[in-house]
Amino acid sequence: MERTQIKNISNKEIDSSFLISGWVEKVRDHGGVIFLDIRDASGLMQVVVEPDDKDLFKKSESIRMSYVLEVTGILRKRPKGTINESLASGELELVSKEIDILSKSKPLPFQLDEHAKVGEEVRLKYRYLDLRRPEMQSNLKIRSQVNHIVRSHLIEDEFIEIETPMMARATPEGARDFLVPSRLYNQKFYALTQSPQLFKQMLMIGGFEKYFQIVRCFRDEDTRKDRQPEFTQLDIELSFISEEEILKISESLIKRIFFETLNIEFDDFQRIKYQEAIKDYGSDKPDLRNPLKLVDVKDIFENSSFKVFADPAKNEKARIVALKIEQEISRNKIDEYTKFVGNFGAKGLAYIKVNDSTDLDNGLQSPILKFLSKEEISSLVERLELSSGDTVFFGADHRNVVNDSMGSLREKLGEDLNLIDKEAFKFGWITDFPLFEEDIQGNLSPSHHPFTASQGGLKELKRDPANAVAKAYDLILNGSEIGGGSLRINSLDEQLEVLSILGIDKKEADEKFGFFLEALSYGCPPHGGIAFGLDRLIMLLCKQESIRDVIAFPKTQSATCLLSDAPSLIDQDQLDMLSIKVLEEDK
RNA sequence: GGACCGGUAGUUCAGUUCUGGUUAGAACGCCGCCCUGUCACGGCGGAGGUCGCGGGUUCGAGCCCCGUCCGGUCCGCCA
Repeated sequence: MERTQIKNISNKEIDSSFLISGWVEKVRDHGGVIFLDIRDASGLMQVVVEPDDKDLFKKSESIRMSYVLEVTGILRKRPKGTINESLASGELELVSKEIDILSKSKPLPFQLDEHAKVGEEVRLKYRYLDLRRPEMQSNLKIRSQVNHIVRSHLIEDEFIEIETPMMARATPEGARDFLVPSRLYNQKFYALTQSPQLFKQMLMIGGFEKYFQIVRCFRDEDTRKDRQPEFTQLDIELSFISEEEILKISESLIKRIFFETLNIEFDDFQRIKYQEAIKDYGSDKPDLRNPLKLVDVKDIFENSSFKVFADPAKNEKARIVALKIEQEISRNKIDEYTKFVGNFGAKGLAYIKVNDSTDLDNGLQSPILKFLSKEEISSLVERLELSSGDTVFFGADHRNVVNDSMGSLREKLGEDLNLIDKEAFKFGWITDFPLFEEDIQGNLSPSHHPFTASQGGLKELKRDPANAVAKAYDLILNGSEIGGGSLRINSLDEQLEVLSILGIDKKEADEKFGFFLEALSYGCPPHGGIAFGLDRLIMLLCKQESIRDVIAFPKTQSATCLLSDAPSLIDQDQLDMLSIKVLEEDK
């Protein structure tokens, strides 16, 4: 008899015979009758073992959880009063006639049922067991569905899926590379690609006008809950295209993914210029579900006698913001938040509690009140529209410190005070990024990557690189950056100029990516694209806290695989073949 | 590179500080017996612990101190 998947057993076929196979999820042995819950990839079915067949019954008494069985039996309706409403097959059961034990199982190291909490360490060590849990099955099914939607959507739109090398040459800039030693050329190494950036640009030069790829990327940087050393991008690039068109194409793809997986429809995504995002949220990837906004108050303190505010008020690279909470915050909590902003370089966290907004002389409470003038206080009350019960936090420092610390505090308060609708998906496009980022020392580095075109072109780039605006954009969702892209430089002169601003002269540029610079000089179409972090997107889609829950075999925070114990030591023979000598220990 | 939280039975945890003290507990799981309609079945009984590891303090350490490893969250980093 052929196997039938559990989901395909329907009411219509009562009294006929079926063969099902799967894992024993639960055994309920009542002495005189035994129930076995059998699960396959498609569903769950209750198998009944009745006592009339003595041999079968005896055999069944030895069956334990997680045994793999093949059961032949007659399908019947469950007796009245024994129907399980919470089960798809809850009105049915299979009365066993024959049971084959295909594989026994030791007791599992942890319970798979939804009621048992299990630590991630054990789950990762026995990932193959963890993957049997319905939640993991569902996450990876959705992931497969998303891949499928991406491919159909883009191929219907005449995109071409092209694979690019994973073993490439190391390039300067960007993240640390994972290196692959070359056996044939000792002393030489490949680098695993951090992204197919240059290859996809050369595909445009190669005449493919619409490219995409679902591609693994590698970056040797420390992990986070939404970052691990190998991750998957949906990479897209088009020629003869405008920023507007790329945003439209991306948006329709993302909307289709959410519609076909979760049946949710969205209005057009909100667009926010980078400078606006920083001004309102202190972040270029704000969680738009969070209603809190930063308010600039620098001008109020220009002539202040309070040094902590007065100094930044006079410094053009500094920023002073207020963050108003319409709630009272306890001293304990304020201390916690003070420590929290300290992580981002803030030297303290000034606050004012508004006990009675009608009495500015006695109704406010704060250690900084004695330093503030009446005019300053009433300006604050007016600008922040303070009312009784409010708490206001202040950040005053170099603008980077203020943006990082107060932006993060905004997110944390949103979480702590339950201001965020966990069910909602809030997308946004962040546009008009600066071409370069300036650190506190004033050094420039690419804010996207060094192949990004600027809005002002070569002239403006030469005149004022620090303020050049890029043709670059990010897609954000619920506080995560889930995609980012740009229009690319398609002229050799502009490309060389950007590299030189970054401190890479012509000689080094030729040495490190001369191949690409040469490609630019043989008729390069205007082009641009975007890359989405698929792991992150799917994590959010599946309402998971970590990308590890949407990756079948993820790495830990310290970049190891607990299942296979990678990375591992290598035999001397293998090292010799690669002409590699391993130093005894870290210096 | 740094900060913080955690590591006690197969699993999830309590016990750990203020206050070190005879035999380290619970629940689930596991094993045995009983049970003919359960579905997180039920009842009775039982087994199960290098308290992450190493060192120190002490008459005595799961508990205090130092170091270290592992897991997690974050800062730096991630063009």
